[in-house]
Amino acid sequence: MEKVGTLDKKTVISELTQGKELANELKKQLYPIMTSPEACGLVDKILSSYDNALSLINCMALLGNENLFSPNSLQGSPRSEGKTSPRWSEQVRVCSGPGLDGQVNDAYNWRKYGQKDILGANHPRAYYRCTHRHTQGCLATKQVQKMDDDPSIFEVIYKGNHSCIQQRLKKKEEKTERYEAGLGEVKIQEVHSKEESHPFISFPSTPVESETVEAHIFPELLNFSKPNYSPQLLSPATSESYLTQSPCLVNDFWPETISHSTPLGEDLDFLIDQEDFESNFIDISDYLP
DNA sequence: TATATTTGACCGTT
DNA sequence: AACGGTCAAATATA
Repeated sequence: MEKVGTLDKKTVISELTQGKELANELKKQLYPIMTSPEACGLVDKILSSYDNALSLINCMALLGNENLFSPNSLQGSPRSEGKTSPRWSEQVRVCSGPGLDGQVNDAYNWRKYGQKDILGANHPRAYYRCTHRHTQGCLATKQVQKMDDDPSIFEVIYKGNHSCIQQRLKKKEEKTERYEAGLGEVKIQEVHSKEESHPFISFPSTPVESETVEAHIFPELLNFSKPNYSPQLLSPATSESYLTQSPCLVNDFWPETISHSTPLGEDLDFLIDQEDFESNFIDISDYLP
């Protein structure tokens, strides 16, 4: 990776993402023995700091405020959207093992329809389509493949947006997703997300029903353009605060929840705790032009 | 019985 | 012809 003069944005994001991951791991390890609420709050604050930092970077990218980083750090150019369906990828780490028979899922129902050995790759690629393809004509698909260099990380390539209406997955009852290569049921944890046109905008694996991929990339823009937009999901403090929340909150069908991969693998969907929600925000208005 | 997965065949692109 | 993506019949599972 090139470094020209100033900070390299990719490196910064990579470091922050890794820090967030490690903090998550720490929380996972400490959770059973953490008794004081202060300790719990501390870990949560660490996590939210990483979220805030990543969100700030994303916001700067959105606003064209790239001068903090080297010009070469922004790879790829905006692709003409044309008629091609949106496509983006996510890298997720597998957290398997005893006690972690967590649910894997990105809150959508997928059906596997194929698997292929890929030339030059150590692991096969699995193909999934939305379960509701035939019933609702939903054309969303995804491909899942183990990374060559780290088999504990899967690359998930999503193609197309869901046009279906999915039933809300129920805690502990939802169907688990089985990944290939003998891993059976695993829990996944997002490591890194990217999209062709906007490689540094972190994507949620959260479902965004009937929204375009731009809503994934620019949820805040959608927010600004939708006056009646899920008011209960917004911090009462400031609308800008919303920018600091990593998971995409654009969700017309499950307005009371957001999807999230929790460290304990308990549930994928959780009710937003108003207190947590507010405490995790920072006011970034000072950083905006 | 209904739904999901497996896996070889098929097809379009390069 | 090789490759990647999809189809669909056979099989497995709930």
